[in-house]
Amino acid sequence: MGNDALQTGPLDPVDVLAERFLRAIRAAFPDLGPDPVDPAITPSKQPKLGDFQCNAAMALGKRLGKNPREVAQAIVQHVELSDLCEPLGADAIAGPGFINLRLRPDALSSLLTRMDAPGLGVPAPASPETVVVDLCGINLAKQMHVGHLRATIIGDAIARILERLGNRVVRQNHVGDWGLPIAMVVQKLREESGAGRIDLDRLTLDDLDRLYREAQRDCAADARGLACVTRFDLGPKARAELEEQVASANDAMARAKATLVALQAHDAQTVALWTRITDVTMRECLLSCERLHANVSARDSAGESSYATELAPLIEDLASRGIAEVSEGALVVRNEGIAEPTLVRKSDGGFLYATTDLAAIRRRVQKIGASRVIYTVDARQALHFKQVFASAHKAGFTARPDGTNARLEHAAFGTVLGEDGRPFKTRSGENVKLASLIDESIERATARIGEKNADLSPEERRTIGAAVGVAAIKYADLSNDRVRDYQFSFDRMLEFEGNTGPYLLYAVVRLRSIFRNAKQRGLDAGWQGAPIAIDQPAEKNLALALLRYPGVVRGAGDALEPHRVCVFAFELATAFSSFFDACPVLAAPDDATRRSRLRLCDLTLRVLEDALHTVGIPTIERM
RNA sequence: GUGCCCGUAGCUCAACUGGAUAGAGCGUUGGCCUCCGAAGCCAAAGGUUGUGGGUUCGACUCCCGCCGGGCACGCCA
Repeated sequence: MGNDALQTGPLDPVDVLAERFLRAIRAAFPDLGPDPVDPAITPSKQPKLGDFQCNAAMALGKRLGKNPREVAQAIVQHVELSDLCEPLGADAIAGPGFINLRLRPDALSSLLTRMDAPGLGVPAPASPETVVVDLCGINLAKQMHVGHLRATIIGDAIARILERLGNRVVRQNHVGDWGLPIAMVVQKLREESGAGRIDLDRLTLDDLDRLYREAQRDCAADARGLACVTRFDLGPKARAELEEQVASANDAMARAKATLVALQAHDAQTVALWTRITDVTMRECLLSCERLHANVSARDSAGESSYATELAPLIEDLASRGIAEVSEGALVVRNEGIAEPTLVRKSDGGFLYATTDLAAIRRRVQKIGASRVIYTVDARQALHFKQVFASAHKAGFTARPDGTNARLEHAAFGTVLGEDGRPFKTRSGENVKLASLIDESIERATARIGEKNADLSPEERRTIGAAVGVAAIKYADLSNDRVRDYQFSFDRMLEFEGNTGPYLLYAVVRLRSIFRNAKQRGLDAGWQGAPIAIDQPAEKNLALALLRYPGVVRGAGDALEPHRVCVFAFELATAFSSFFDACPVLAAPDDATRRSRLRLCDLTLRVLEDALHTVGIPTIERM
């Protein structure tokens, strides 16, 4: 047989073939020198042509000044594939020099057998990295909305993928819990509770959300309006009204600023209010994270307040080292190639968003030890991060003990659009609360579950509905390319047909059902460790799909693209469905085939669940 | 004004980082349940990848110019 070579080394056929072809190319063209050679192995798009192909001959032909078909011929003569591929026939070399390859069933079987291990073929990294993922982005006194949905679940999926690849991942929820806007709410809450209009003990996030907006409004002075009234002489009444408004706003702003000072000075009563706001906000927001099965908890939170005392010394340091300079009264960092300077201190001495982000980078690289920091934040902040990253680098905050620099990456995501193609809002034009979004999806899913399966108890229906509703939202979001805007549609994502979260859960449920039935009929013994036979076309398709898994996770981690794992899960589920239709498992023609297929089903179930769990979608037993 | 992102089947989206005849799902049309969950499977129809150039053996992918849509651009976060 000669499959010994497949017992060790890489498991992904692309990697195995790459090794073989690299060796062959070196042997066929010894004078290539030390320059890197790309064996260019890819899965074939068209099954008619083969399972995999080698595209190296074209590039090599050019590099060597030779006819690429002759190059392909030379490669084929040197490559050792007898244990792996069907013999290369006369038609193996096609077109300009493609080499088409078809895996042998016993090779597939060997690779699958090795994949059938706890790690499912995903290799441990040579050197695990410490990666910080900045995700979620909760703001005090504000409800989470659709924007947070993406920041939370994409960030969590990226974190899970990197964890799955064996890295140490530290999640950081950069909570907006500091600064003037927060002081405005604290002051507003002080006034409202003082007047007996709010009961601090029964405070909810909805209350705070309302106070936040009221405080914003109270402090917004329309000085320009007043100037207009004066200029166009619109009469004493309009003038008096506006003057009063401006005076009241100025007054509210002054009180808020005083509160900010009190907060920064650790005034006990002010801090108590702030703590109350923090507790209420975090409790409700972290509950939403939990409902979304996003792995974000209190210990991942690193609020802006935690950097407060670092900012002044940090800015002094930047100024004294000449990294930052004064411009129009403010302090800025200028970076080559970026026209807009990064403001790090306002002319009134206050600090900004970018200041805190610089402190965060310094802590993440130097204290937490990150070699990679990933920001799952809205694409609209691209310029901000470009500026902050460049400034952090210039300031030396990305320097690691080993002399390298930490990589800073903005994993930008697009906007959630409604079915009208415009940003997703309620009918009245407000942001959609994340909590109500989850509620509605679960409600709809629960109703559908009841229609589809009347046998379920009310309790089962609730738990299944919750799982399906959340899977629908998450899969709809995560299966799209991160940077693009995408259209949110309950109807589409909860459709139980086609490329949806529910479909994938259904595939899991059917697989589980096979094993329940096997047990019932006394057929569930003897398949563990049984030889895997790849015979039928549907079995081969399933095998090829399974073997792609390690490469998919790796690629998703490199590109920070969870949708690759989603697309894979869908393709695996589809391959399984076809197999399920074409190849009887429990009613297989003989014992050996049944055992082989049971083992294949078991592997499929584990890989499918692993893929879904890797993007943060929990699976269920039945539905 | 400057810069960034996006234009792929009627609709919603992929395309493994430059590979062969651009793939799925929904919808449309036609098949498949006395058989492991039909929430499924099989098949058909549907395309000048916004547009015009360029780079090369080869372009949805890279470069340049237009058209159309979105976003961001010093004292908010």
